Amino acid sequence: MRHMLALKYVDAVARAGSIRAAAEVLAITPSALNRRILAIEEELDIEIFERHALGVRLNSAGELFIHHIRAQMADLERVRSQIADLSGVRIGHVRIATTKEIGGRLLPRLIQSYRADFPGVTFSLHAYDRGQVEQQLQNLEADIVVMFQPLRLADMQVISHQQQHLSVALAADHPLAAHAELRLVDFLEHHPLLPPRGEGIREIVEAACVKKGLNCKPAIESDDMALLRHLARQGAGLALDLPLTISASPTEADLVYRPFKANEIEPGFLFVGQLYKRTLPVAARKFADRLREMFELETNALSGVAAN
Amino acid sequence: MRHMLALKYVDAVARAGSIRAAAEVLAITPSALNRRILAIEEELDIEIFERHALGVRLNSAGELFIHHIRAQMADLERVRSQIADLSGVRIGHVRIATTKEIGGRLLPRLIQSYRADFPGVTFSLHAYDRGQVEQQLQNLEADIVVMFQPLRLADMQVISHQQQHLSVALAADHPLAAHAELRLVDFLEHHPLLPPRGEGIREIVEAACVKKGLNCKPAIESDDMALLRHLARQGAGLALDLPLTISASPTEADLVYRPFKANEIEPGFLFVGQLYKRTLPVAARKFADRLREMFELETNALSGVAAN
DNA sequence: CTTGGGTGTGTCCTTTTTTGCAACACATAT
DNA sequence: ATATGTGTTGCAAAAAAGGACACACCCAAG
Repeated sequence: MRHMLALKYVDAVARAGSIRAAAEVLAITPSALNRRILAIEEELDIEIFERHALGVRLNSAGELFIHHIRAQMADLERVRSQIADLSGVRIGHVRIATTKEIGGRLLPRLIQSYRADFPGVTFSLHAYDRGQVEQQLQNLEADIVVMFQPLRLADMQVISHQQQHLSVALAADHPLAAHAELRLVDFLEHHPLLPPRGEGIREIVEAACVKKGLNCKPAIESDDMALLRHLARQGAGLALDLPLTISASPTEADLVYRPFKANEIEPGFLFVGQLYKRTLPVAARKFADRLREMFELETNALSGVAAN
Repeated sequence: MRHMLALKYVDAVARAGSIRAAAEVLAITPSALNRRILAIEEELDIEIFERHALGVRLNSAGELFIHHIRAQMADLERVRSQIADLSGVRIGHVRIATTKEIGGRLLPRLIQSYRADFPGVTFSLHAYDRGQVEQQLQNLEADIVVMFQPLRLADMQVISHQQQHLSVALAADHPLAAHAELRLVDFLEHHPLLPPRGEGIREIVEAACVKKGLNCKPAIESDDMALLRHLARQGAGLALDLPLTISASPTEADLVYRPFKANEIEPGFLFVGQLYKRTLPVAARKFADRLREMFELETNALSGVAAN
């Protein structure tokens, strides 16, 4: 991409926060970079950066402009993938941002299945906290987000959504495993293993506790869901997770899932989305289609069970 | 715009149909232009043009790419206008494409009123035939279209639409002016003045004639609606036009409008639209808002009349 | 079939633009 | 005050783009 190289420079400076730092990243001298920034500003007759003693910060005009730049770059990728697709080969890169509850289980299988059909498509998969996930989408650094308990849904377009009732994950030989469903008080009194405040699962539990006047004090708190599940498997306590149908893994036969008693805890909201009005690259779009199909299938299966 | 100059070159070549012709337009030598085109193709690793003995034609990949380029350019204009708008001054350029029935009467007043509020906004206003209007929109060479009897509505997003019953325009002292409404046969037998086939008004009349088994032979045929109205004013025959409420002009007191008898002729479809999913520059968007408001006002007024 | 005018493209050389290096002016934090 | 960071600016070198011309090619008319 030799053209719109100027735009890349602006983007790099905006990210780095200073011209010198960006120059290092771009492997050119600060003076050259500075002159290009000045040239662009003069050319557009618009000031983009606020010069500060400790670097540069985007102007309000610059905010609009950088958004345009990133949209342009993402759109070029989309065009490239479309062109590749019309020659028969599906190629491209799908960037997925998720919250921590999602990552390890649902997506890998789906990605593997997709890559079996289209080996030319590569994936990047990153977990952030809820606010950052939405920001990734808006900065066009992610094509698709899969998140639990979205915060604002601003500028997001829903691909698929589903209510999710939290289940308790506990060791198969745990005394409480004998019960078909658990009460919230039992969960809280048997060493609850919870993610930190701010994460979707934790907030749902907190809300339920407030509603019932209970005190939520996790025995172990970690932002690593896999770690919490592992502890649960060892009998260290009770973890929480999205329902079995979504996140079951054959390697965890010693871990069982039990629902809460009805209405004791509010269901959560599992959300798959993209940026509003954005046209995704073909690979991302097709993958999003599969994701949606999978959720629809599961929803139908669940409603079928409910009907019985 | 020094950056994305390469893209402008590609666009110019695509328009001109040959590198040499485009080079002339761009005021550079063909060899230089050729090298840039080759460089871009190599850089993208995509062939964009089919080399032909009598010039170049866009590849199917090139079709996608040129679309991307034009979208980029239009989007940059949008960003510029947004930035100008946040500094308080509304500035920009609104490009309107219409069919010939529209041009001379409805829009000038609205544009004048808009420019009275925002003198920094300039307008360009061009009339095409129906197919070309839609193409102007798709090529991003027009921001807003106002057209009568749209053909395909492909990739178009409706801003406003309205049914329009055709009226006969005739001299105030014409014998038929005594009638409150006219019959189709009377119209056809008193020197009909019509636009050529392919235009919306003509096609409506033709359809009505086929339905009634009548023969439509215009006394005078012209693609200049103002000319036809002028002839009608002189008593040369009967012209057709959109209803009085839309196109009346105080300078034409000697021209009166009479509707057809009910159900003798199908109503037409007046359409105001933009490109699907496109975000317009602020000036264009605000003008489109006014256009829509004006139509809504008129629709309400008409329904009020009908209710009486 | 030949010819003429059109095309895209390669090569040499000139001109313009961009870059790297070093120095400067300035603001902030220690 | 000093030290360290910032953006910015000459000046010379390097790189890229442009112009002029020639070549090979194809198509249509003569």
